[in-house]
Amino acid sequence: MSVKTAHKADQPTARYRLDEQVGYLLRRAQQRHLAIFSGLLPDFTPTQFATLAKLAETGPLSQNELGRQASMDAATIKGVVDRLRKRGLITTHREPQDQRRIYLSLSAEGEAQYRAAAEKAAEITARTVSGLSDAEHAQLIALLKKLA
Amino acid sequence: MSVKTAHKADQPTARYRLDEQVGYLLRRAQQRHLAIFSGLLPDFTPTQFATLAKLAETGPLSQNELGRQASMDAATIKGVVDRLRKRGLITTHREPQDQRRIYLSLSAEGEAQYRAAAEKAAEITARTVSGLSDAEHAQLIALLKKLA
DNA sequence: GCAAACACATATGTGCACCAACAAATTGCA
DNA sequence: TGCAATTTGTTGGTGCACATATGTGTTTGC
Repeated sequence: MSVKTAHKADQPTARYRLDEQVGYLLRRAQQRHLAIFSGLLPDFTPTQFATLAKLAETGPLSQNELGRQASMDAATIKGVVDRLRKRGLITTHREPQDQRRIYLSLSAEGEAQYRAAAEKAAEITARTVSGLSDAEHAQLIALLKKLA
Repeated sequence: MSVKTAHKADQPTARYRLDEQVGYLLRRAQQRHLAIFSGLLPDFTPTQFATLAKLAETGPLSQNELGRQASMDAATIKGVVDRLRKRGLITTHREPQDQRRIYLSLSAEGEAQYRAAAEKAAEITARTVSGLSDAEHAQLIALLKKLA
């Protein structure tokens, strides 16, 4: 394994350059995205919006399942859901067949706010990739999917 | 503005799909990167490592300046530096000509730990992009740079 | 038919990441 | 020269994100 990847580090003075690392660039890209997001949609965080979006896309889900579908662990999704529930955008109910699960749904208000937000979301994506051509945008999506 | 970007949303049933959005995919990619990072380099967070790396790369800097170079705002870099200083990896000194600035340097121990970590960092990057060809890796880097 | 394994939700603690407000030092320009 | 604007660092607050631990309920495998 070290042999196989050694060629990249074998140049005489191939010092570690932070600004060339995927991890660092991913963080920077996210920062930019966040700035655009909160400018256009200040009432939601990206995570909150993702939660609403998944819930709208799939219908009622248990809390953990929703977390998995929106790529959050159990602890994270709990906090997000708590805040959205406090705002009245998500409602919960239990069902007899599994007493552990908490099923989550969008409230009418949640539906409404999500729909309004979703219109701006397209613009957020557009501005985030505004430096890229359509082809480059598509490439980026494909590469990021391949990564994860 | 809405006219210019409308074509993308104008398809009959172009519902918003979370898993196609840059923002969401960036978050997922970072999650994967973090998992790999903390597996290989459990003693540092990516942010801490970035801080050490920049400091090693540039030499002594003021705290805010270091933050800018490593893409963190003043509040964030303070926390990171505080923790690294508590571990004895960073030392500080003031200079007479500007009594506000706190100049930061790597301690000997910080140097040593950074050098050891930097060797693993290459492997972290390699594993993160292990699903990509070298060409794709290069493409991704280029696209992310263009984005930010 | 029951114990072990698993799944679900919760709680706590650490560490980014950003915002807004602040005090002190420095700069710049009127 | 003097004062306003800017820069530097700090603080407090909110919200992810992850690890670890706990308790309760469900499924499984023997």
